[in-house]
Amino acid sequence: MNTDNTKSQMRKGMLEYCIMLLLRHQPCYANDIIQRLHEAEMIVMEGTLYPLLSRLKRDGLLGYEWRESTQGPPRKYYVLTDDGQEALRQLDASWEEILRTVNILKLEK
Amino acid sequence: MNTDNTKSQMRKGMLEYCIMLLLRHQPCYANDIIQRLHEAEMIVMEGTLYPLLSRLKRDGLLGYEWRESTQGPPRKYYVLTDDGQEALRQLDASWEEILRTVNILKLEK
DNA sequence: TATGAATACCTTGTATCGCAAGGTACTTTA
DNA sequence: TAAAGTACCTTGCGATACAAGGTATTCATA
Repeated sequence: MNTDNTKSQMRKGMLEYCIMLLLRHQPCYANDIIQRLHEAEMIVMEGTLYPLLSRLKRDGLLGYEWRESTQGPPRKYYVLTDDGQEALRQLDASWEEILRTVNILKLEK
Repeated sequence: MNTDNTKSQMRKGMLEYCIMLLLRHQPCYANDIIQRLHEAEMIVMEGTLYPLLSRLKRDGLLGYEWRESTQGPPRKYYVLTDDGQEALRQLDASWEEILRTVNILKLEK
């Protein structure tokens, strides 16, 4: 069995939730997100993150602003929009539902 | 935003885990699984379940045996193999990891 | 006996997503 | 001025959930 693949599949969709949780309180640019997720024990690849951010932007859940860096090129800082806040609430509900399901199944028999 | 799609995405991979949890203690056939998952507040489509069961069988994580039904055609009862038990332990670990990540992110700031 | 409904299994086609690999552009440093 | 570092993005691939549609067996009933 390919455990890595299963873990990868398990995280599908979860990533979106985790990133929006991250952006709840402060704007971040890509490397911030990668690092903070890493600290939370979740590995994200650039090739995963950038398309995801673009999609959330396109869907109106995220906005961004350019900020100069003290070192290197400018950075895109993403923020949650109002629609994003609302979507996050729905994701919270979905997460609770999954949590409930797994707990029910784990406790059975 | 398409909430249904997000929920669907969130469940990718989770389904595999949930089904193996279900089969831990007793053999089930497809409709059993659909019904028991429904009771645990998770909806699964036939078109999702059958290919998934076939794949887990092909990977050696599940086995099955035919059993007569008192009513209707015979049923394929799936069971966890030893490899399946081992894989389930790894999935438990992956699940704990995701749980930890989400909790960390939810508690931040 | 024949036929229709119910049950159970499976396949195909589509959309979406994570990921590896590769690419572009700007900034700093040697 | 060239090389290294930083930041952003795209392409191609494999995997998966789902809707829709299909096959086969059993049972009830006309």
